[in-house]
Amino acid sequence: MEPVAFYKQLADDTRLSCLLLILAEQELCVCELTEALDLSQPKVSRHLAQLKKSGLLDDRRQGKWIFYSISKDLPHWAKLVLIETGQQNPEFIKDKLFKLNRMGSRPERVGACCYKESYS
Amino acid sequence: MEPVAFYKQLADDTRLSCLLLILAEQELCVCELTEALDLSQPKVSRHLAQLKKSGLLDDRRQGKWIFYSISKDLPHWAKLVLIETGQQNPEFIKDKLFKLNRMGSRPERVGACCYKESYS
DNA sequence: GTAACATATATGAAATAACGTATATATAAA
DNA sequence: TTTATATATACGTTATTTCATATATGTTAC
Repeated sequence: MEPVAFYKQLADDTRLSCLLLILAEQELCVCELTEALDLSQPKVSRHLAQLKKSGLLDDRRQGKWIFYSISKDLPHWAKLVLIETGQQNPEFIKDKLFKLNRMGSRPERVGACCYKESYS
Repeated sequence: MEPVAFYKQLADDTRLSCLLLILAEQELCVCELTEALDLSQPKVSRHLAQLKKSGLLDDRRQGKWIFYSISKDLPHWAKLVLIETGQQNPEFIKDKLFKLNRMGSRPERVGACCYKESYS
């Protein structure tokens, strides 16, 4: 992970918000981020695709939903930067977290094993 | 210091190089950075001006030279990010540091008090 | 004073990034 | 198999960033 490429990804309001929300919540789907950030679905999807392509995010499908999480391959220093940024700037995602938690009908998280079981 | 504004400043090769070199050397003047990065003087000056305006760098004049250093007002979390980036990516500035140290006739650093004295 | 050096800024062109909108794909429910 | 929901992508436009070049400012040496 080249430092400049990494910071280019953090240098956008939508992308940094997605990253810090996902960091706080372990994983989030597109519709949750769309609601929390109050942005259009294509806009959120486009930025998530970019973050995934750049190696900052992983994704997994669960039924209709795709959940994004911080990439397990992200270098330690980069993860530290994200954590430090989130901890020292709580106000940056405060209202977005509030909107997220206020949201009704969030998709249930199901572990990979259990999910397969209940739909086979 | 807004996180996104901060990361915008790190999201450019010239600027991140300047920041990490200055971090490693305490302070550097434009001609030293121009030599270390092998870039045109106006290009380096422009980026340094941007970093100063954004609050990441301080400057002080000493005779013909202007020395830039990491801003004393930079939030702690932001300074930590810079330090972590530099420590974990030594190869990013390795060759630039080499060019800098190979450089002949670097301007002498003089403390503010002594400088005034010797030219009054 | 003038010349030489270090740095800053202005300008317009070129490259890059972000956007809204429309549409495509994939899954699940009926 | 049709419908609804969630997500992804394509396209053309607009906004932002970066750049090279030329020029201006400020300092020192002569």
